Amino acid sequence: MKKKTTLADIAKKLGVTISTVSRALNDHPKISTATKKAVIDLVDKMNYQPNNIATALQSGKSNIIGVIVPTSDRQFFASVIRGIEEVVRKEGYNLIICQSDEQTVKEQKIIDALLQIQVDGIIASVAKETTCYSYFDKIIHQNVPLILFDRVGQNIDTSTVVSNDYKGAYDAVSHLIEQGCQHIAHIKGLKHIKIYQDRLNGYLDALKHHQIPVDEDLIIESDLIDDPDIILEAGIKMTNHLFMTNHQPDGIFSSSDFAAFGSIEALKSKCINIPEEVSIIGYSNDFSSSIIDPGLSSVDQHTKKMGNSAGTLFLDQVNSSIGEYRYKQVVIDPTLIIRKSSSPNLIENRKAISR
Amino acid sequence: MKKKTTLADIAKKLGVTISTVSRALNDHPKISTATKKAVIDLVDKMNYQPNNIATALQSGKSNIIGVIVPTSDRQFFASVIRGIEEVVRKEGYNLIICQSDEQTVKEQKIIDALLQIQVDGIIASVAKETTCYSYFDKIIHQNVPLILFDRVGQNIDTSTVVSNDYKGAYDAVSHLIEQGCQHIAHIKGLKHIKIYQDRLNGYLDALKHHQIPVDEDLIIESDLIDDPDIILEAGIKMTNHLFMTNHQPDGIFSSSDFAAFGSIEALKSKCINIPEEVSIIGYSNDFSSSIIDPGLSSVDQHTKKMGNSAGTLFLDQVNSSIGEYRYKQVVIDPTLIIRKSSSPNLIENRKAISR
DNA sequence: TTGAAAGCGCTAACAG
DNA sequence: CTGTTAGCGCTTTCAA
Repeated sequence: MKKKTTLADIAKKLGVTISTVSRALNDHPKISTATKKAVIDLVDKMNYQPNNIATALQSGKSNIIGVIVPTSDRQFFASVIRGIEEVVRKEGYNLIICQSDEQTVKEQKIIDALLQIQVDGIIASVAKETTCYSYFDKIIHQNVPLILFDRVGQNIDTSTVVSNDYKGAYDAVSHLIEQGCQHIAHIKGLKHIKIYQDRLNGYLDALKHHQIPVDEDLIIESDLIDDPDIILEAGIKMTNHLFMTNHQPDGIFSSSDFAAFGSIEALKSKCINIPEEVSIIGYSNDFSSSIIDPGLSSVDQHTKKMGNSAGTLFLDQVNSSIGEYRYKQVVIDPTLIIRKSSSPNLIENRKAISR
Repeated sequence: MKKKTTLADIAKKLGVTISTVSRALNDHPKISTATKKAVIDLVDKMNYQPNNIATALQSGKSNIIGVIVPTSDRQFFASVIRGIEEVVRKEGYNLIICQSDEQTVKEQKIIDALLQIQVDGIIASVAKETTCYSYFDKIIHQNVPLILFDRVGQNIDTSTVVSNDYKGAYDAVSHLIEQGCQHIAHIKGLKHIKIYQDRLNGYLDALKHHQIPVDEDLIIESDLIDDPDIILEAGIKMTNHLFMTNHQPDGIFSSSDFAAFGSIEALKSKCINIPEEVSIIGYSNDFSSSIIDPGLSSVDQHTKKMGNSAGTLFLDQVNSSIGEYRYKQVVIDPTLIIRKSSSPNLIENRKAISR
């Protein structure tokens, strides 16, 4: 059980003061190369590890960024996190990953905890439950940089990274129309969440611009935020429901890949051909989209790039002199990945996926 | 730009000393309820946030656990991480997630960084490149609890959580044999990694116990640690290769779900029926296993439970008085999830999956 | 080129 | 019940 060596230990052994050792290690110009060398040698020998906590206390910087996600085990968030890490680690930051489980209460607890830890910044995607953002304002008021991504709050004044959900939906639906679909259903998410609202608008506008009337019966709302298995089940149910009426759709644009998987399963068991009779497009380009048969067309959101941007925004903000910084809004254009589920003539080509 | 309020600020305002305030906040028994109340009130009013770093420096505890994974955006690791978090957050610990990208050099840098941050413990799964574990010994020597999971080192004396890979493989192959397979191929991983070695042994023993001769030509090694897309491609190639020889298998046991997806794709394009002509079983029970057609039988490793165990082991160790603690080895039995790819008579039942 | 000393924000032993 | 004091490990003026 050996205690950790501190600057004091090695100072004593060397017969100099702590400050000298500290300076030697920080490569201070006015320290003789002789003592520098002596210090470095001893540091190795005694297996000295600088105590970051002491430095953090002293400098007020922890070099830690808090990341809050609804859940870390979804491909989407996992990939964004990876993107953040890629850019911030280079500047010496570490990430603390926290999960809100979509609950406002947990989210608030996490924020308090992170502020207490003295994180240098917070990058977050808000929980589906959350409708009031005063807790996020709290972060800003404490002068801690806050970057929001994907699910951003309505009226928070801070930097954000979002995907262009309107465009993603618009492109997807336009593609369906070009394939000849005239009755396109839409599985939409909770309306108070902006990304789902944007996708709905993209859907509506695409119809409008192609002079296709909107049929309210073809728009179904669902809580798309849940375990993949559960959303898939819901997708099956909704699809069955759609095909029980007499306005049967010939295309489905789903705001969730998992719901779309359910649609495919439901149609297959009804022996309805995809895409000949019904075309389907999902959202997020989950790995399974390329696995399922037929391959599911989907909107790729470039998640890692979102993470990169969020990280970069954070670095911009901390590295800019105070008062100088202006919040930035980054919008990333998604890409429609076309697979068999929406394109009868496509020779299935897995290499089309760039992930 | 308001500075953070400290104990000193609120002490001054109240005309008492810092210690009084500190004690009031920690609910010290010998502080008058009057002053306690006064303190609490002011704390709210001044928006005081205790500075954990100062406490950490003072107590020597950071309440941070470092987690090292090869990559955080794989379902397997994401799920383990979630499992760890579930148990440790209750005791006030935060996780710092770091990715080695399978590289020994990065792994070592991360370890140094974590030790410097003064983490209270490290939970890790080692990079595929790593063959020498002296860096992990370094952690132990610094008296920092180290828990290894899944990919554990060969000769490190510490607590570990692993899946019973031998049993997983044995059960899978036995199942194939029971289904009538006589020529079972195996796609195995890098041999220096224990989990793959164990799965190979399980495969071999299952054959032996059923008096089936081993055919070396049916065993193919592949680097199963890579991007899912790449492994899938490799799976296609290996399968095509297998079916070019004159010992064609009637069953495939793959150490990776992704390679198995490739096998399915390859066989489908050859119009070979699964499972009638060839049965297939994968490993890890990835979400896509239930999506692909036919559903892929796979070995579920109970990843979240692995994370729970790792977290619990850590807590056990830090909470036990020093010198008292004995390392523990936890082995989690995996479960074979049977789907259509190995079972002609199965009515596909997605609800069989427990995840 | 180095030393002495103050202080980052907090806790805790000791004293009243 | 509350104040005084020392100290966690390090950085950084100010002196020498």
